[in-house]
Amino acid sequence: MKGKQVVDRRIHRTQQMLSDAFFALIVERGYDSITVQDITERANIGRATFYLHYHDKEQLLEESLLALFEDLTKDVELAPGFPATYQSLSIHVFQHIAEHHALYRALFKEGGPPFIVIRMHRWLASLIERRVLKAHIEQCTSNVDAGLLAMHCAGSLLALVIWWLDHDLAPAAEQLGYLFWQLISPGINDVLGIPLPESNAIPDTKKEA
Amino acid sequence: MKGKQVVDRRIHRTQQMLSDAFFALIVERGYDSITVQDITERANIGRATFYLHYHDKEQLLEESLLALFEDLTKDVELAPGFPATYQSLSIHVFQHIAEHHALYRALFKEGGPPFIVIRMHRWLASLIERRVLKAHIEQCTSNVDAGLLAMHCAGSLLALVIWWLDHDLAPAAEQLGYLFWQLISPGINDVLGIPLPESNAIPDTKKEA
Amino acid sequence: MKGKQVVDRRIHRTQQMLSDAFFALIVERGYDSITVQDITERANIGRATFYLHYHDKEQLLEESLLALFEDLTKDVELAPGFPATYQSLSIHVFQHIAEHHALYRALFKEGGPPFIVIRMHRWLASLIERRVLKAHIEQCTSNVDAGLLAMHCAGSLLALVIWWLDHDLAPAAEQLGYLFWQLISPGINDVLGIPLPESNAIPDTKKEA
Amino acid sequence: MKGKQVVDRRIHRTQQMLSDAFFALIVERGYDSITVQDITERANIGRATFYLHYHDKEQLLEESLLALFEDLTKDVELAPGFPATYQSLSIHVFQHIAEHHALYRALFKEGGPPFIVIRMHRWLASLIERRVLKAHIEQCTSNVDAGLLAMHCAGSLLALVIWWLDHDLAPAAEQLGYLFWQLISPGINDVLGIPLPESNAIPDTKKEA
DNA sequence: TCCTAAGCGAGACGGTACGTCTTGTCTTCCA
DNA sequence: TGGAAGACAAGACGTACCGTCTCGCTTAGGA
Repeated sequence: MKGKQVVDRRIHRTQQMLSDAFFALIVERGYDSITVQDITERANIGRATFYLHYHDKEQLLEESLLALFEDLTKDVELAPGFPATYQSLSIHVFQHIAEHHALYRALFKEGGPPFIVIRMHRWLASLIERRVLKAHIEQCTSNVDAGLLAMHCAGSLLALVIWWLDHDLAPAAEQLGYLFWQLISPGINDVLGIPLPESNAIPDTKKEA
Repeated sequence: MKGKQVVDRRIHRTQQMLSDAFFALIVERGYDSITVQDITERANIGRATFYLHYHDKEQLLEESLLALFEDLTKDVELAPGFPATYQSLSIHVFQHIAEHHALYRALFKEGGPPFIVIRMHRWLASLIERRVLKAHIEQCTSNVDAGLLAMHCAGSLLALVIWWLDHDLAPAAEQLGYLFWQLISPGINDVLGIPLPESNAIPDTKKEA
Repeated sequence: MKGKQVVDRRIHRTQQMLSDAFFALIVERGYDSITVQDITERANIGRATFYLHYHDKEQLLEESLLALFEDLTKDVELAPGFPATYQSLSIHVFQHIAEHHALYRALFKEGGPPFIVIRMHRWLASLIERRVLKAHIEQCTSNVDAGLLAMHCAGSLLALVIWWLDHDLAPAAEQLGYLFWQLISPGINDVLGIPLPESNAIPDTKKEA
Repeated sequence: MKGKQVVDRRIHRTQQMLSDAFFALIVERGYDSITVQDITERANIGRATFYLHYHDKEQLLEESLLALFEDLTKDVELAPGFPATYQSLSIHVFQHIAEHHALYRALFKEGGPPFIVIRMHRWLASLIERRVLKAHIEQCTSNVDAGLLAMHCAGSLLALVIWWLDHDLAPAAEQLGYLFWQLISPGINDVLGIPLPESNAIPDTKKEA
């Protein structure tokens, strides 16, 4: 019983070292020039051992990113208030991005992994749909596809993220969150036929967040 | 003088065959499993000849895509009316996507080229900024970054494109264009402080387009 | 400790298979039309593995020939009697050539490796100098360069070898050895000022060898 | 008629430039690293033109060497005295080598053309057989193969040449020629059963040459 | 205390694609 | 018509990674 745990700890430690080494290398040199050899050398791990845990570097990235995304998901889901507002959700996203800005910058830049943008896009869309849109849509009788609206929001949000990373995270997360709300919510409400429900909200960042 | 032209024609033919073969293969098998060998075999071209023209398959893709994008750019710039409306511009985009839907589906799917989404995003943003936003912004005294707004629009537009490709191009391009205008323009106008200039437009596709 | 040995055995086996395959191909098709691919296919070895062991086919040949030459060196050095006579040494050489006549014929023919003749020439010269000439020269006060005499002997010996291979190894090795001694020793003795020391030897192969 | 001559002259000029460029490059960089491209660039000739005249660089070498050898053949055949002595013939050879020592050094060194040594060997053997040996053999009733003796002489002569090139052409050609006679003729005469015919010749270089 | 199972390092190996190099052929034009 | 220019097919080269494999070593429980 305990032996199992020790082994698990050992395995976990190995995987952690691989993951850390990989992220460090991505920040330093970009994703696609990195080889499995590079990762294992950096992590002080035998190359064969890498293949005991992952099929290829893409899988390692995928699993490492999953953990990262789940951090954010938890943030969002544990935050008070449901449904969340565009503002509050996006601020969580911006803060998460800011925390890992070096990594995300490297991932979004040329030579990043092929699937990262679309993957993140879909994942944000699903988060927005679950935490914000579903509640709004239930309130009205629109027949617009919820997934489509979610993609629209996620597309916009991701666009802001990319722009933000390009501009040294210049406006504060809260301001950008407010802007996101300004840009997104009127259109959505229009489409859903909601008579300015959120528009009444005074553009006061604190209150919203 | 004439000899030069003949040679150029020959070169152009070779490049065209490579480009065509590449696109065909991308549609059939997805981008990343394709080797230079595959391309040249399909194009009936010697592998070494490939390297006379391109450094690697990424460069071939890049140049081929550029030509594709420029088709669209021309469509948009030759269309009557300046500044363009969100609706008319997006309809051109949707029509362009529809024309090459098999290709774009393959490019956006997992295993597509690493840079495609971001590249297209930036390129759409630049198109929107030049053809639509610039005129609006000059009319008002807002200090919001034009590039940011362009990224927002492009992000949304790309999101709709991806959703559309996933849903068999279900609503007509005109309808999606109208939806795009509905989703985007209120927020932008809000931010720019424009008092519903476009909102007055009756949601009649024909009139807009 | 033992692991190392196992690995070494594995490596040695791989190299042996490459060497064998190479010699077989040389005999069949001549040296210069053989590609690394051909060798590894014949040896059932991955092409990349070839490059783990050798830089190119020339190096493989070099190392394989070295082993061959060392067989002969051992024959000569373990034979009784020092200094050796021209006759006994050359008979060893002829016997060695006869054993591998197919290989040597292929190597000396057009399309053989560029360096083979000169390499073998120098190597024979060194063998002759060490095993035969040195002793003679020490006995007299000549100031003729030993290396020059060695080259002369080796040149003649190699000439006989080439002639012999061209004539289906017709006279027996012993007879050719006797002829070599007849042709070489009077001149050398003349030059060294040795008063017919060997000339007295009755041309009886047994006694000489 | 005259037009033909002009064209021929032009062709000859092209071939001469190729040949000269090739020899120059061989001296500079060794035979085997030279490409057809290199030769034509040095000769200011189009690469395609090379192939109008020669199939490959080996053929160019062969034809160029043939011309060189024929110079020597003429020297030997026009010299007074027949049959030639070992000494006089070898001195011609040494002088010819000395004239072109840079070229021969490059040809005999590693990376030289594969066939050069054997080719030269056979060619020298044939020269010796025709100019020296044939006459001797006719005088006696020996049944030793003339070709074998010729190979022996040529092998020795070539050996001296190689040694000489390695030693900066140190002893004069005349001395080396005398040494060659000393080394070769006693053995040959022994084998042919000739009772010291040439041995009477006073080792006086001038008289011999 | 030894045993044994599992994680791991080391590295040989087969395989695939790469981008480069050189060859020999061809076509078009120029002098 | 000989030569220059240069696109092209063909194919070997040596390199880089990949993913698999076998072999011992270590180590920490369980016998």
